[in-house]
Amino acid sequence: MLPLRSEAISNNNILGAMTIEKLKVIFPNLEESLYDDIWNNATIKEVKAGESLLRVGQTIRSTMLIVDGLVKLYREDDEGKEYFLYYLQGGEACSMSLICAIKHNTSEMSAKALTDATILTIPLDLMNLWMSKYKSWYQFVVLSYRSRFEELLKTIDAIAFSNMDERLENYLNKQVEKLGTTLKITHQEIANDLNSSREVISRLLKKMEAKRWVVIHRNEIEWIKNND
Amino acid sequence: MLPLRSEAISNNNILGAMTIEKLKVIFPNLEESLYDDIWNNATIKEVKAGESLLRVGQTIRSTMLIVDGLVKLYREDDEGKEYFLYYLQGGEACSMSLICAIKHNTSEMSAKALTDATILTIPLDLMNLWMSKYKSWYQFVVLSYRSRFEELLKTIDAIAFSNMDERLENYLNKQVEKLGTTLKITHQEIANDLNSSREVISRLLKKMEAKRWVVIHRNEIEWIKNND
DNA sequence: TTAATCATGTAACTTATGTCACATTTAGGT
DNA sequence: ACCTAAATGTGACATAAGTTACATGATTAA
Repeated sequence: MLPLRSEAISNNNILGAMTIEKLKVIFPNLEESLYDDIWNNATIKEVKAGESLLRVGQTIRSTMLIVDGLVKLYREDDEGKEYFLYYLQGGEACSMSLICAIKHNTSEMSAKALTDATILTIPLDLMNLWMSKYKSWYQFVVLSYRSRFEELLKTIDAIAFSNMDERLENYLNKQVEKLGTTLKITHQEIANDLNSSREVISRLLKKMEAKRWVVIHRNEIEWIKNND
Repeated sequence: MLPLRSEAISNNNILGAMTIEKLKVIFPNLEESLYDDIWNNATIKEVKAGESLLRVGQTIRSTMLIVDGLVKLYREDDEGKEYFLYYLQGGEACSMSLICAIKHNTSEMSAKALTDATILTIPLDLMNLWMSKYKSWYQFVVLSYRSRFEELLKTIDAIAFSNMDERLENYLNKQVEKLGTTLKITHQEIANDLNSSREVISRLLKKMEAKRWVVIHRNEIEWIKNND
């Protein structure tokens, strides 16, 4: 289904094996002793592009910190329809897995690796401990919440106040931001992410092409509008 | 604009003047010393139905805990269009004001008292202190985040996956849950909350009336469908 | 009581989006 | 080079929702 993108921007070979120094670069501004704590308690997990990390309804057993790669967070309804929410990249954490620290709760969203990715998993019970022990961890978690919360509000804006053409533009902008101006994506995949249909997306893309915002190739959309 | 509902369910006269004992009833499961801390640092604010508590873009100066009354949280776009998100009631906290504790940030949503309400405001800098000092406060905050996060996800589901008829049903259910089966509301107000138009809502309500889900009166909708 | 304002009803129409059916193009495997 | 599956193009049509334009009914202030 989902095309593999091992060749895309993010590539954990740049990092090679994980070291505590790299940890400090990717997750800056944490306390020294917290780096040691993470280093001693986290498990490094390498996942392949396309691999599922979390499904709606699944019990969350550990907190996930993204070291490298792009992770796609999306909502699924009962009939398997999807709706794209946002991406997580290196230095970010899965909010759902932070938020579940108190009770062993189930996830409300699904996550999938878009590129090959490196992830640190940390046992949930350490969350509660670190929150009071490390001020920097507490700040990291709260800032993480806040930005995800804002993402969701923006998503609501887009669906509630905008038509499909604006939503598509907004969607493509988000992709370009993370993946560069040349997007390896099919119209069908976009339609799935926006809970629309392929024909509609194709139609709108044609219009965008006429306005010289994009160039359409097979399996690829090139963003040429310069929005500054 | 917004009709006053001083006569509605929630009524702070039941409480009379605030005492530390009432605090313990409304916000259960906190540490004893935290109740003292709240009592000594919070300011009690009485707001009238219809009063605005927070606007998009406004700088948040304090954390708000709802003691009594119903507070409506909604999103506004640049042209003043609104979209209803959820209600907060006694014992709950405004997530936005919790989340802003680290940086003195601006609010991403608007809040308005739907009924007369009693609110505790607490200086922001105490948030950071209490988070590490009181385990119960930390849990309260995290659980609060989680439930708001879930509300937003449900809202996204509704807009992304449902047609207006289902969204209206869902909306009315939320109202009935908080306000009882007799809703003092106009079609226009519903339309505003769902970012739709009055005619559409009237049309759909008529259909619901034909299905014996509601009885429509002037300024009032009676929910008669028993959904168990 | 009357006028004015507000809430609701309703028909006709427009528009955005989704759906169906089928044609055309392209890349990849044999 | 050929065949096949996947991706895209396109027109016709269906439907949900928004819009316009009034009519009617109900409440309130004068």
